Amino acid sequence: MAAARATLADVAREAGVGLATVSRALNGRPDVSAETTARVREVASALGYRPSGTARALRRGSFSALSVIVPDSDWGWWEPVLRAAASAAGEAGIHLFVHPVGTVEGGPESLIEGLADVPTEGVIAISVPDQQAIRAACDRIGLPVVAIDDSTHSLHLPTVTVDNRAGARAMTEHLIERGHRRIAFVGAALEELSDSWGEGLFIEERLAGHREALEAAGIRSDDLVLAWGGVGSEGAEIVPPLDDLLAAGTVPDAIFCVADLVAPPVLRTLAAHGLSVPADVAVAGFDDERAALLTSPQLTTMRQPYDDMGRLAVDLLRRAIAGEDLPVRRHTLPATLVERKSTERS
Amino acid sequence: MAAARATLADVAREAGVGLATVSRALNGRPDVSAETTARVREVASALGYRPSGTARALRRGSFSALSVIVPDSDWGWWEPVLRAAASAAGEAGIHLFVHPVGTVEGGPESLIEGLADVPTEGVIAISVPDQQAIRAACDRIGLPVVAIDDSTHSLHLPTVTVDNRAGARAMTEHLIERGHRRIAFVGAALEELSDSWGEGLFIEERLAGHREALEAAGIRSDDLVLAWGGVGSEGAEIVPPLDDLLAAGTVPDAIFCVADLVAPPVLRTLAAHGLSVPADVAVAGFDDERAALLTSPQLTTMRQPYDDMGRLAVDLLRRAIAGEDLPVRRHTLPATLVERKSTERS
DNA sequence: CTGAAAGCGCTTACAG
DNA sequence: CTGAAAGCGCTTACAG
Repeated sequence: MAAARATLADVAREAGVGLATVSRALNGRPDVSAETTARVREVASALGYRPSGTARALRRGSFSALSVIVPDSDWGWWEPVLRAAASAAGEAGIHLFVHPVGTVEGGPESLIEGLADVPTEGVIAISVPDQQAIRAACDRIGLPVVAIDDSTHSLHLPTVTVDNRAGARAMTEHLIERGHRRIAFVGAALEELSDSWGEGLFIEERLAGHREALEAAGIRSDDLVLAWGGVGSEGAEIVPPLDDLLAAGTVPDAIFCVADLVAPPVLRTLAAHGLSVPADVAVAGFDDERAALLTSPQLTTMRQPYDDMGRLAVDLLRRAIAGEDLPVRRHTLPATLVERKSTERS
Repeated sequence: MAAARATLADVAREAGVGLATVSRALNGRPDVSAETTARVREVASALGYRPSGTARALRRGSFSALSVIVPDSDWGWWEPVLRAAASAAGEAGIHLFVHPVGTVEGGPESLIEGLADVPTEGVIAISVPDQQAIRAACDRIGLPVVAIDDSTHSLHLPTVTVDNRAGARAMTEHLIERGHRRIAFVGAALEELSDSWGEGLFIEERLAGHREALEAAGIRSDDLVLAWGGVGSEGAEIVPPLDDLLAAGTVPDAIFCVADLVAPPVLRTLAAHGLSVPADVAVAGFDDERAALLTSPQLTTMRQPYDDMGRLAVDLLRRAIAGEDLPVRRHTLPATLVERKSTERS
């Protein structure tokens, strides 16, 4: 089996021609005799020659790529972000490496250190908890980096984030406008958070926005903020605190799920109590990720501006690569309300 | 703004030392005086110097990468496959490019041609319809390629596929064992298929497996095969043909959805007729993708062996890169039954 | 039509 | 501790 990969030189020697001729023949240049081209091609294929993309890239100087570090969660909102980043990069002729955090032991830091030998020019870290570690690792190997993240409190990277507080406020205002007063909020148990939810900043922000809206409307319903650590566990059947609430005879007018993926267990819990959505209870979410489309009924939610987020991250990175010094701050993008059946008036 | 990126030579000139010294200093080698190291680093950062990953990769010869072409659909089963491929590649020290088809105009062919300048050694095409075009493009630039796909009839690439027929047969057998006789099959309208479902081979195969099981059990229920072209449209509210069937007073014992993502509209349709799952009707799917976890109730389904598929694709590709000639054939991997609430006996 | 040479940006023996 | 040189695998003016 191919001891060392055949190179241009091997082909040239074997074919009895010069390096340049081989290169030309293989690239289908017109200025090579048909005969020579044929012979070179034959030898090349006999030797199993494959051009080195690395050498080509260096020589032509036309190649550039960015690295995207994606979280380990099997599914989620990072996917449309990745796609948006790929589009934005693609338009600029930039390629994208994808590095799931879990594929390298030692976590994001060793992953990044491993990037020293990779022809990449920058890093987009999606939802990686420890920004400080990322920053340190990237500085060590001299790679610019931006984050797309809304769970980290302490910023060490330029960070692209959806405006969670304003978005949540807008959603609760929307529910209030529709006549709902007793609005429950599900999913605020920061203490029990699974790792993949990081420091949970977005949870605090969304809850804060929710409370702002209630307060502005003169509504008090702190008793309806349900802490639930199960958030994020795709497999969860129901939401125990909501189950308890309903069992105690309290039925809210509406339920605001801190994230779309909380809606399925919420809906199951409601169904178990014979409540139907939206007739008996309105339900809303946040993110507009796939979960919002798969539930029955489909979910009214605040949509994260995935395209803009991916695009902005790529832009920032390109500027950093061009030599600009990016300030460590949050770049906040607005969420938009998407209305679906789950809050429809009956 | 950084006219041309600074190179090692620039730093060396500016710092008044040799190339080698700069390289050593920047890489933190111990055999450079602290003073020199400091000065070099200062100059480097003043110049905004960033090492060229490409040059490094070429020089060290340690870098290798594969390209994964992913379909344009926003969500779906390709995601766990990508992740599995990344893991398998990662373990072998191979990096992964991800190229969403849609990011390049001209489709997969021009995408692949563009890979000539990219330091990649092979291509994994996930769910790309036209294998012949892929093959031609890859041959042109001398890149080995394998496919992960179960919708294409005419093979031109080594292809990794789940065993759709056996899997579907197993599912229907399972439903029969549970006492169901009138089993509907939803989603077989090949004519109306959206592009993203390619030639729909898997639909035929799954239907065939379903029929085999029925036949073996002596059950006739061709009237319950519901053609529905809406398959794949995430937004679909309900399934009209099922709606018609139920409206006509026919209630099947069980419904086998050709793919998990058909289940949400099926469940909505059932709910609209006041039927509950699994009490009145059992529902099952195929794929075990995210949709299976988000429905209420969660879905019994045949799980595609995502990990094995990703791993096998990477293996095959590595063998091709090593010079082996891969036969153009289907590598079929078994699906496994995953039981959840949607088929539970009440 | 063809070849020898320079060079893409690095790293690493090899000599000081 | 430091530098000049070779070389990673290609492509492309530059001369024949």
